[in-house]
Amino acid sequence: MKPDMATTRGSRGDATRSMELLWGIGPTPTRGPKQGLSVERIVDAAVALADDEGIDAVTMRRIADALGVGAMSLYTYVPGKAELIDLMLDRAYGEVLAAITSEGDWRAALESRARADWAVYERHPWVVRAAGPRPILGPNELAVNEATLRAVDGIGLSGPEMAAVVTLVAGYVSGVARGIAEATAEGETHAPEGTWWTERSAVLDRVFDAERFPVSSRLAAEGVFDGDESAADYLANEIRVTFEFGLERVLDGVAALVAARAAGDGPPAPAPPPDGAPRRQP
Amino acid sequence: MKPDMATTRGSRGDATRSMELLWGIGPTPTRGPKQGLSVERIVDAAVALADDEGIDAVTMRRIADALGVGAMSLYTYVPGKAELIDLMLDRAYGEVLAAITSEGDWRAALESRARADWAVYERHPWVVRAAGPRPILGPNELAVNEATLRAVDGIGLSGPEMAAVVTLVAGYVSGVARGIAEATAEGETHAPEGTWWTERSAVLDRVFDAERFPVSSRLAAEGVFDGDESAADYLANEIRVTFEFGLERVLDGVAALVAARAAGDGPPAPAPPPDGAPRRQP
DNA sequence: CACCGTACCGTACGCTGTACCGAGTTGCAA
DNA sequence: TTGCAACTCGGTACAGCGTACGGTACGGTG
Repeated sequence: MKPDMATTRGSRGDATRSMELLWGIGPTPTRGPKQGLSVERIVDAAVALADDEGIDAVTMRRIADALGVGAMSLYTYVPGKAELIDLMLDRAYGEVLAAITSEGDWRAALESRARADWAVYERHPWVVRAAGPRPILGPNELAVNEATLRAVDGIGLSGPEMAAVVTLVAGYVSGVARGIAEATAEGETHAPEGTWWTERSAVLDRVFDAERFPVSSRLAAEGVFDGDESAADYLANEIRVTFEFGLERVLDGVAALVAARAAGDGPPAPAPPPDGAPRRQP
Repeated sequence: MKPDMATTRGSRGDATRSMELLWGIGPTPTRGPKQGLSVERIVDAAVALADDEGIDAVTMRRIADALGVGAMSLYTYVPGKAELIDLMLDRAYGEVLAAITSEGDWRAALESRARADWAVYERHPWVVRAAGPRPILGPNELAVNEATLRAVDGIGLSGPEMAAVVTLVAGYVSGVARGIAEATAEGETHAPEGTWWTERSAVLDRVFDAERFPVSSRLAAEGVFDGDESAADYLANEIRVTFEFGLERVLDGVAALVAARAAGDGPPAPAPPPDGAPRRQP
C-alpha cells in the first residue's frame, strides 16, 4: 500500500513532476519508441472506471486492463496512483469550470458555482471520497477558485472575507454532497439501498425508544425520514431539496454580511501575519 | 481487500451483528474460554492508533499488535473492519454528545453542536475521511441528532425544514473540516507542511499568470493566502477563523428563515411521499 | 552503424483484509 | 464425572493492492 514512502513520496522530484503533469508542461522526450498512450487517455479510463464502479475499483491493474496495456506501463506516464487521482480531480474541476457562469450579481454567481459543484458530485460521486484535504493546485481548480473569487469581488468585502465566503460555499456543498453517494447508491456500496435499511431496521426497532428520542420519533411518524426504497431518484430528489434549502440559507447569510458592509460597518481589522512567512499562491 | 464480498457482506447476519455491537446488545456467550479482550478495548486501541498515525495506519494487524494478540483474534469480537470503523465513528459521536449543551435559544444550541463537531474533527482528524455516506445508526449518532433536532423544535419550522437545518449545519462543518487535516497536518500526510508548498510553488511560479488569475493574485499580494509554514497553530487559527465566519453566515441564514416563519409566511406544502414506502427511522 | 534513452511489461515484494482450520479452554448435560 | 458442544485464539494461506526492479525491444542521434 505504501511501500518505501520515504523515497517514493519524499523525493522532491515527484511534486514537481506532478505539477508539470497537471499543467501539461512535462518535457516530452524525443528518443525511444513512440508512446502508445497519453496521460489524457489514462485519466479518461480512470474516470470512466470510477464513474462505473466507484473509486475502490480504480486500481492500476484495472486501468491498465481497460487500456490494453500492462499495469507497469502506466508508470511511464504518471509517477504514482496519488498523482493520477489528482489529475482525475482536476479534470472534475474542469467540468465545474465549464458549467459556471458569471452572469448576474454575486448571489447568482455563487449559486452557479454551488450548483456546478453539486452537478459534478452527482455525475462523479467518487470525487467526494477521492478528494484529500489539500488543494490540487491544478489549472482547473485554480480557475474555478478565481472565478468564484471574482464573483464576490468589489461588493465591499475584505480579502480574507472573500476567501472565507468561497470556502463557505464550497465547503457547504462538499459537506452535503456526502449524502449523494447514498442516493445514487449501489455504485459505491454494493448492497442495494433497500436491504441496507431493512436489515438494520429490525434491530433499530428493538432499540429505538420514543421516550429517549421524542423529536426524532415524532418526525419519523410524520414521515420526514421516509423514502421510497426502490425508487432511488425519489431519494435523490429529496436530498436535492435539502441541498437547495441549505444553499438558500448560506447565501442569505452572505447577503446579510454584504448588506452590513454596504451599510458602512467596516470589516474587522485584519490580523497581521505573524512575521516573514513564505508567500503562498492561492 | 474485498474477498468474497457476496457471502461476507451480503449475509444478512452481519448488519444485525453490527447494530447489536453498536447498541451493546450482543448475546454474550457463556460457554468456552473467558474473553481476554472486549469490543471496548479494541475500539480504544483503534482510535488511539488513528489519532496518532492517521486512519491509514489502522490495520487489523496493527490494532492486534497494540493489544498483544493475533490479528485474527479481533474477528471474534467484530465481524470485520468496516464494522469496527463504524464503532470508532459512533464513539466520536459520543464525544460530540458529551460536549453539546441545550442551553440558550436555537441559535446557541446549533452553535454548540457545530463547535462540538469541530472540536471532534480537530481531536480526531481521521473522522472526516473515515465517515462514509451512510449514517451509522449508533446510539450516540442518533442521540446527537435528536439533541440537534430538539434545538430547532418549536420555533415555527416544519418537520422537513427542521431536518434540513440539521443537515445544513452538520454538512457545513464537515465540509470545512476537510481543511483541518492540512492544518494539523503531518499525522495524515507524512511530509511536513513546509516542503509540500515549497516543492510545488517552484512550478506554480512558472505557471501562475497574473492576467489569467487577477483576483487570486491580488489577494495573494495582500497576503490572504500566506501562512506561517513552521507554526502549524497559526494555520489552525486561520482555518478556525474561517470556520467561525462561515458558521455565523449559516446561522444568519437560518435566522432569516425563522424570522420569515414567525412573520407568518407559511412553510411550503410538504411533498407527499410517492406511495407505501417502508418506514425509516432517523 | 553503434549507441543509449526510452516504452513496455513480467516478476516479485511487502502490505492489506480475512477465510479456514486446528488446538486449547470452558460450561452444561447426561 | 465424563463427554461434548461452544467458544477463544491464532498460524497459515490467499487474492488483491501499489510499485521497485530489471529485461527486452525500439528508434532518434552521434
